[in-house]
Amino acid sequence: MEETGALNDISETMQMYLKAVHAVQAKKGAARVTDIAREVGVQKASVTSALKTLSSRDLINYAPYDVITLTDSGRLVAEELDRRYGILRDFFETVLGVDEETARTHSCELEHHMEEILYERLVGFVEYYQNCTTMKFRWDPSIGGFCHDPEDV
Amino acid sequence: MEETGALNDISETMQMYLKAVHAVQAKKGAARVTDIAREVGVQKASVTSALKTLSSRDLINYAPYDVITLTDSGRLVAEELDRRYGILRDFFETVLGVDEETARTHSCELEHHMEEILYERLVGFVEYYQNCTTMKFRWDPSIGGFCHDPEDV
DNA sequence: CGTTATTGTTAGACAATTCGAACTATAGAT
DNA sequence: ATCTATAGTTCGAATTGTCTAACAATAACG
Repeated sequence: MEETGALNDISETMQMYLKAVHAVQAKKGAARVTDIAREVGVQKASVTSALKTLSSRDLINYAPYDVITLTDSGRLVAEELDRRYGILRDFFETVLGVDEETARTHSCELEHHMEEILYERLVGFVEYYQNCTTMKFRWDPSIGGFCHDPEDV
Repeated sequence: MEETGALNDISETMQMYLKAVHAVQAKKGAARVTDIAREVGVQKASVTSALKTLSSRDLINYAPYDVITLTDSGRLVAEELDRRYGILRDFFETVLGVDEETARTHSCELEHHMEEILYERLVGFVEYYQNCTTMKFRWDPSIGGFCHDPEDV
């Protein structure tokens, strides 16, 4: 068991840093301490400390004063987190119909606690939900409850 | 804002202890350190330490060597957690169709990170889902995906 | 080249949570 | 009443993650 990607022995905090590196790297090509600090919302000293931990676990390539990148396993973890984040947002927005901000915040929190089985089920559910036009029911703000989409047949 | 029940400034850890006290109290009438330790899965020393914290926040009634009970606000928090836990389990079991163990584990983890808005939406969704017989679709293990319940009309 | 501004690191402190080991209270049996 | 088993507490110590303040490296400009 446990070949998922080894999220299990990476603390939630370290997962956050990995995601931040990944995000900054995607945006700017390379990550610097300052970017990560802004992204995560901590002081630069905390970033340096976290980077050492991540580096010792071979999740990022780090050398003092140098540019920061993810290792292959680091990227794997970040991508896995992004997947979880994505399905949660999908579910919150399209199925539960909450506003984007709420969806984003909660996805960020919950992604760390979602195992593969749940991810898969959620993917299946959301896909099925989105494809089946005859059974569309969604949150209706005017009545404050779920009901069939009036646009359905 | 934030009149929900003040889960916000109670750490996840302390929330766990509150739930444990609540559970033991429900089962046995009163809670002892040993029970809580078993329930939470920590050493007794950790429990004593946690109880002091909770007591200082007026969430439990605690005196050394004495029986432990929840205060009114402590009970409120515990009940709120139980509500969140309940709807998560409902959702995981009846909608996503995962096994009981998985549902229990995840509900326990996620309950701490679920805000009121999400709780309400989930309640609405699950109720609607369970009541609408014409649109029942659920996880089918044999095909490994969601599909309409064959027992439906 | 040098001086300065920015960026990154180190060191030390603190809060939360846990543990194990040693100690103390309490309760039950004789 | 006393003695022992169980239950509960106290006391360091370790871990994780955060901060601030002081220091060091790099880069940028003239």
